Amino acid sequence: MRKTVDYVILAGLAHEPRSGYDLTKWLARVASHFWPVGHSSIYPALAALEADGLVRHEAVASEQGPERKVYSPTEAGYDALLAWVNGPPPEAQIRDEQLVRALCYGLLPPERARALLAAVRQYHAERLVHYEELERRLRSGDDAKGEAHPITGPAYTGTLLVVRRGILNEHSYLQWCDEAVAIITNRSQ
Amino acid sequence: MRKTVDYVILAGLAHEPRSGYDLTKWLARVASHFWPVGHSSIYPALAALEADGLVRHEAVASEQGPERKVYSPTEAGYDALLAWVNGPPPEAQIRDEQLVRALCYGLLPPERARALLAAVRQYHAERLVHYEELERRLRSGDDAKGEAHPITGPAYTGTLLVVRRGILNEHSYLQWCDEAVAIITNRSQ
DNA sequence: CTTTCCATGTAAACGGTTACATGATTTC
DNA sequence: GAAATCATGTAACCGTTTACATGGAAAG
Repeated sequence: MRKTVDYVILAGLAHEPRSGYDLTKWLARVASHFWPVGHSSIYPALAALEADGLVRHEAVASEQGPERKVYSPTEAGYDALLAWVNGPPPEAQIRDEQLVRALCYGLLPPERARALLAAVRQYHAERLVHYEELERRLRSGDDAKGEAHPITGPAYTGTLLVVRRGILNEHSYLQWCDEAVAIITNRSQ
Repeated sequence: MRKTVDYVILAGLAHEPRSGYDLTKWLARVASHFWPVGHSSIYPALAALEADGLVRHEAVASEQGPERKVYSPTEAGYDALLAWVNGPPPEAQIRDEQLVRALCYGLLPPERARALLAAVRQYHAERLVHYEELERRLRSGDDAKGEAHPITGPAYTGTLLVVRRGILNEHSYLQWCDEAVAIITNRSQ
């Protein structure tokens, strides 16, 4: 039984062959809002995937720095990915520590709760800018170095989808922050 | 260093004294969309909190079934909770396996991707109904058995806030599903 | 020559989930 | 008397995160 991180990696490699290093950075940019992965998970997972014949690598000299292992999915890896994607949709598992705190905002002085919410709001406003920038780059093709038709390439569709999710999520979070301030203000009167 | 589940529990007990069993069920209802906790985490955590003097329990005979341990936060527990809530806001950590699959929707036949999205949409539509029902009950006071003024009670403010987050999140997820269908349809032409 | 970035890995610690385990009471 | 619900716990497993570890190349 493979774990989700394996499919995150396969999805990244299906998008474009990459080294573990590049994969880590790309995932941090486009996937950290729904499946964060650190490099210490990537390297062992790549080795395991290779041992099972789902990816293969090619050693490539780096422009700067040591030699890189550039991985691509094998046909078996591609098949495994598609089979998994076609499987039954799992339940979304969200862990948001900020909401655990929000559960206690009623216990705080209203002005303090509003101050905390302002910080939360700013954080999500910054995230929104990040995803909007990603979407702009994606649509303009800056992000697609090797592709002939980046905006129609099948891999970019997936990236656009998850970036759009990031944007809509941050929008709704900002909306919630505003609502929360209103609720707290109303109740303190 | 306490873990987040400790504060989830303290928040639940600050809301109302409960047994581990009741806490588990209440958290499943109002907190599972941002911090899922199983009973096998609850009981050891309660014991640890009690050993550290942050909660205390009182044995109460149950109407049906064995004796119950009803926990309440101590003053130290209440202080620890407030100190933590006042601390710096952590980053939201979301894990949504559905989005990992969405990353690959460009690799599927468009009609298949749309079918998968329809299932995802239905799931979130059901979640939305659940949270809307919770909000209705909360605002009507059905959920507040012991409180004199449920809707103005400080504990209910927090519950309302997190339920509202659930609602806004599901709204934005439904919106994303519709957008995703449109994106996939456009690209397949 | 020191810092920064590139690049790849390992190992221990931590936390959560799943499965195991027990037993009382009520309902069918 | 069988099943379901109430009620509390333990233990093994699994996956992630954090810290440790190494070293080459470029820039200042």
